[in-house]
Amino acid sequence: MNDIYALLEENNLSRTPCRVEILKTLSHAGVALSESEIRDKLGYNYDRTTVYRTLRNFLNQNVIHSISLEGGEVRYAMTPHKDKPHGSHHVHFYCNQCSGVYCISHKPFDTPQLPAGFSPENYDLLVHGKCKKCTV
Amino acid sequence: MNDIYALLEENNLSRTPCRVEILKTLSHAGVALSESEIRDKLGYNYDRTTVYRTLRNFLNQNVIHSISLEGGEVRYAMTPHKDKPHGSHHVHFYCNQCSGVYCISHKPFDTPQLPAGFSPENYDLLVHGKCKKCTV
DNA sequence: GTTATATTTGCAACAGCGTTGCAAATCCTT
DNA sequence: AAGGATTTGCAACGCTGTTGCAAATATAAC
Repeated sequence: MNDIYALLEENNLSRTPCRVEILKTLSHAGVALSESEIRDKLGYNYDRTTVYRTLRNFLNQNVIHSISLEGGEVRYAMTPHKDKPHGSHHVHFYCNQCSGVYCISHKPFDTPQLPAGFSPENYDLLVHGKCKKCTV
Repeated sequence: MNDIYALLEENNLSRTPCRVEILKTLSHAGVALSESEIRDKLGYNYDRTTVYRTLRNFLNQNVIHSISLEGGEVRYAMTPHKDKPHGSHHVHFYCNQCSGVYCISHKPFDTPQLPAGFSPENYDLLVHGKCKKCTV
């Protein structure tokens, strides 16, 4: 709870109920959530616009990050502390069965060689498969 | 031209102008295209619905594949021949400057270890950076 | 604690992507 | 050239995300 207040202060964001609740929801979720899932968990007490604006603020400050899935679906999750925005390596896992999205790692991994002329800046790896819970 | 006809036949798709033109456009593009870019290149001679349905057919037959970008944007590109749908490794490159998307490779690459319980099926790597043309 | 200013919220409206239902047009077979 | 099956266009819709503006709330100053 205090860490959420701290997070808001560090990023110069005022402590409003909506912001606090969204951060609480995302940190307890375990998986990445879509905007509608977030709003659902908050009991539809906040307007769609407000949630989107709040998420956008958090994204700008790198408090959260977004994961884009096939078909254009977007999920949001807490950013593991102090991610450097450039030169970053992200691994996410999408479960084909429960469609849950997990943040696996934000640490460097081996990357394939690119053709001459392409200068990489960051890497996003999305792994599809069966997650922990769905593997019986 | 004949290879496009062959591609349609192999996949049991009738040879309609719309299908032929979309495949021609995608094979000559060099980069992945969005639905609106495709329709633009076809001079808005086809309905949005028709283009979407055509793309969906091509996706189902694995004639083309889609790449999902940050913010939910989707681009479409030809599938390099005979991609096996499972156990596949895809590398795509997004240029931060010209926002072009390139298919780099569909061949296996080193992948990071996943936590216990996660069974990977396929890997999609999206690299952000500066592309060939934009590197002066 | 009260006032004033800046920020945040809700509402209404809008834009874009992708889908469905249905009727008209086109394709493939014979 | 005629038949039925497939494809296309149109209208309408749903969902995600955005903007403008007025009301509500937070922050700072007194």
